[in-house]
Amino acid sequence: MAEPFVSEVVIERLPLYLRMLQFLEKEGKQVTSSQELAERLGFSSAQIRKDLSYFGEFGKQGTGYNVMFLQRQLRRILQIEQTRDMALIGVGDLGRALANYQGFLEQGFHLVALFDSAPQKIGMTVGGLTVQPMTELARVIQERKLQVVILAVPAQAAQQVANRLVELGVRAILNYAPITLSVPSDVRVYNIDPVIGLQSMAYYLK
Amino acid sequence: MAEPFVSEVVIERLPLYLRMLQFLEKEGKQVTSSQELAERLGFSSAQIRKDLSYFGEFGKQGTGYNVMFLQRQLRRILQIEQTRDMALIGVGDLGRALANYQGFLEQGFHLVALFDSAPQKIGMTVGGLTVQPMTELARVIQERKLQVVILAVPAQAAQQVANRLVELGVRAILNYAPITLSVPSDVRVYNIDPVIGLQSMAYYLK
DNA sequence: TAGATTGTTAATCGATTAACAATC
DNA sequence: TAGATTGTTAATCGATTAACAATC
Repeated sequence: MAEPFVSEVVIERLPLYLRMLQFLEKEGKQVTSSQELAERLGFSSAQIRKDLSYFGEFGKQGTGYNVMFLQRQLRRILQIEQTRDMALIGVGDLGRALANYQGFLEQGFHLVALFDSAPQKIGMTVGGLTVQPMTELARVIQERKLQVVILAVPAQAAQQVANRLVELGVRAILNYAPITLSVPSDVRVYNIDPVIGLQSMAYYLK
Repeated sequence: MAEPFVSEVVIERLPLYLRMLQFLEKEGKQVTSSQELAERLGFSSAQIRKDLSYFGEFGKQGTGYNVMFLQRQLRRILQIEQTRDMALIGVGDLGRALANYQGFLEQGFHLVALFDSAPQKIGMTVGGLTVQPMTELARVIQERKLQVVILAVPAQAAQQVANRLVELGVRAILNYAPITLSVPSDVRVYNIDPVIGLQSMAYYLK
């Protein structure tokens, strides 16, 4: 089942399909259709069928998709069948909220280490984890082979920390710092900046 | 200066241009070019010039763009010259972090009201604001004519609250709940869900 | 002037959708 | 069987980029 190249816009929709399938499962639905998914998600049914078709045939004509089966397939495609360990850097207000967030583990992402550069924060316990100094970063990331890091440090520190993460072999950065990071093309960055969202929505306000 | 229809993908890049211009300003740059912006942002220079061209001519041949001038133009285009008031609904860990975040006000978005449905949270002070009960929501939103709301409630409450916001005339929702909201097409929703980011990045991990 | 960079056009590239044969 | 829905093709639509005249 060799997958062809699939564009990033397609990949970014797959987690939305998965989330909707989980929602439908909770509603008690065992079967769904591209049309139902489309209506709920605000996409077209053709787009959903096309997106899935890059990876295989998961439905039955006349019937639709089995909710649990399609969930499993999406998890396999996204490589999230196994729980992945992550580190979080920056234990400010936001970092603490993230360290306490249950949704990561529920969706297979396990926070296993916290780091901060402020001496007064070292040793604090947040979300069941002890805040470690940045001097421990290299050791922990390498020993635990962490590929995913959540970056919640101030903007002016973010690029420098990102550079270190790249050197340590980190492959995916969930970036909460309000800055465009420069990283090699084999490292993924997903940016979360609420201000960007507010500013783009403001365009549409009268 | 009537603007033609400009697609959403273009609008969503404008805040990134603005953020980069602010960064260049801090570096002391007074002038920049589409090429410099492109390199720093990871876009093509043609794309940047094209995006800006939908709204006017802001550069000088041979020279480039005046950093401050282009900032002002982008703020005008995005309608963020005036500070906008916002409400925040849901004062959990994340809500508290958001209420304390200085970045909103720095970028012209002013949090003026907090709401929560939990009786034990009512009256608490967070980020200088007092948490109000949901029974006050309609009054406050209408009296203060709030168009922008940050939604940080649990997933199972989010759609219901969103429905109320739509009825109250809210035009833009910054949605932190991990759910696809259904709203009329004249209401903007910007979703912030870190799990979606992690799941899409996982696809690229070996 | 010579060099640099814009704004814009036209071509290219890529994503979305309509439509339908296949088939459950 | 009749009705429904998939998977896929081909057409359409839209976004990106290369190229360059204009001009600072």
